[in-house]
Amino acid sequence: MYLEELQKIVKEVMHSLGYETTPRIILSNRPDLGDYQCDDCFKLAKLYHESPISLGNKIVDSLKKMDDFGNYFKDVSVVNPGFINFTLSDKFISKYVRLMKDVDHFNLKKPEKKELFYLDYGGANIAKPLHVGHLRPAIIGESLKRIIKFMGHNTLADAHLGDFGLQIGEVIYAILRDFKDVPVDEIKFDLAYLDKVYPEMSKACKEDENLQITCQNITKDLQDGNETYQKLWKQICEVSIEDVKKLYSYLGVDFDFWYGESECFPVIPEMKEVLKKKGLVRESEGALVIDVKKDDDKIEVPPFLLEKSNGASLYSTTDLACIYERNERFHPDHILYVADMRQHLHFEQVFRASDKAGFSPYEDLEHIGFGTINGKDGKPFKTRSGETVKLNDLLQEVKEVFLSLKETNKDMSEIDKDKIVNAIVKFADLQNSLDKNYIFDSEKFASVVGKTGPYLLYTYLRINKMVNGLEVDNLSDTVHDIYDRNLRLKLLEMESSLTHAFEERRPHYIADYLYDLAVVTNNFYQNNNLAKTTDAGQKNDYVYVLQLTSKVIKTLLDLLAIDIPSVM
RNA sequence: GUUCACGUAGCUCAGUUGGAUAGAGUGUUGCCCUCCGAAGGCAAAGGUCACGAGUUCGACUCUCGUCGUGAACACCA
Repeated sequence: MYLEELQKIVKEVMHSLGYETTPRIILSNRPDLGDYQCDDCFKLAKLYHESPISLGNKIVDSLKKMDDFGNYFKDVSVVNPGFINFTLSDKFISKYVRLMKDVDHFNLKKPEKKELFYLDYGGANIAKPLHVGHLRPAIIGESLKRIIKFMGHNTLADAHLGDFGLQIGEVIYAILRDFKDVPVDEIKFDLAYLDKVYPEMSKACKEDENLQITCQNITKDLQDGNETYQKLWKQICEVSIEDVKKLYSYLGVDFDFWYGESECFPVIPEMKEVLKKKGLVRESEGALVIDVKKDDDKIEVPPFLLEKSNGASLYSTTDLACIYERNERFHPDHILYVADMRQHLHFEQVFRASDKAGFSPYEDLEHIGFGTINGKDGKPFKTRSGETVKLNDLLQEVKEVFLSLKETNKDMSEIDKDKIVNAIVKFADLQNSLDKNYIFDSEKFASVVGKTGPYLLYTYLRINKMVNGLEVDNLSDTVHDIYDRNLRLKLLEMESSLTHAFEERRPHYIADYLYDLAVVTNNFYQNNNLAKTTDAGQKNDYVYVLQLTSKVIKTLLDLLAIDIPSVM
């Protein structure tokens, strides 16, 4: 909001000088010269055949002649080839800090149109326990959901469990083999069994083509309603979902729907009819496909696979059917898929098929891709014995390391311990940008010093202890010192970090801002001693600013799905 | 082979439609417990932004090429 006001003023001045443009005011990268800057003189120079510096001088002169200059600026200058620097006035800064505290929802702009975002960020495969690979989509998706909601939109979150694909056929094969002599109704197995059998079958099928075909057919029959398979499938779901829900709950990841692929099966025949009527479906090598390639494609985009040659459905079928069904039921404005970027081509095909079929248009569908968590060898992270690392084991390990750091940590409540484990893991993950793979470093995940979740919690608890519950009057227009000024300016940046994170679908902009804010805050109270401040007005302002800071930190931590413990 | 992503300090990473002197954490060295738990603060040191061209007043950022890493390329998810 404050940036818009600045922009408006500069724009008016430019117009009055005959320059038709909407200037871009950005954070200064030379804080020694000003708080914000405008680099538009270079572009205007070309347009109006003037030198950037003379152009800048005119603008600065006009700004300085404004009657209410002091309401906005302490100083405005133009330097070197033509950069305009703005130093904001105490009055202007304070006005917007007050608005942040006084106006509901931090005085953030509401969206012009409230939209519905449907988020799909689970993808847990129910044939086995959750492993480290499920950590990123869960954390990123949950955070995105909270950010989108906070920006004033509606959300629906779907766990989209992988519960009806080939992996289930493989596990069913193994169950029937291992429980050969047991009547189907009496077969009982647990999660550990699934965990043992799934990797084994997965490997065996890759090596043995006949076995793979057998499992494919089991999958097909399961989808067609074979009773024995259905019974076993239901048990697999029960055994597994309990564990899945427990872990997601530990992570504070919450879904509106615990649907799986199986959920959309009833609409598949209907969807196929629609597609056929539109003339989109053709046969290819015994399978049914939809052509989705375009003339300007740089690569050969393979056709979208609607039905396998044995008649079974697969992940592309269910993903499209889900879009079809979600449209009928919810009419979402956007559907976001949080899944690692190896699946990019798959989503490209699904989105094109959806667009062609007239379900959801291409531009409403987004794949939020992210890199994989790798080991030091650059390959997906595995234990020394070559197994995938279970998510629960990772979390327990982080917890143990944390408890070993300080004797007193063991005395904390379980709830607080778990909140800190969450903070460690989530902040470690969310401070990375999405598109890179990252190296899993157990030391990093166990670290509590420096740029970490605990640092943020610690900062929050410290200032809160000082100012919580204190009564304050309104903030004055006086900024008392450089630390005070820096903190107030940093608070104003909350809005742009949110907008940026929302528009780019990247929570790490918030993580980054939060850390910066914490650093500035630490600086503030290291240098401004509240207890020794004798001037009542000054003390009031300090408390005011710290209370607002505390509120901002808490709010943004929540957007990263990080809860604050009672003590540290 | 084709296409995509990535390559920034010893290590792990930020870098907002192209802007001035490229920033953090960690590690190393040296200081600091004054309302608050030092899980903190300050300072020093650390860089040919993989490499080479091009576009531009200006390139870590855009284009092309080279090298390196990872990934995808229909009946797995």
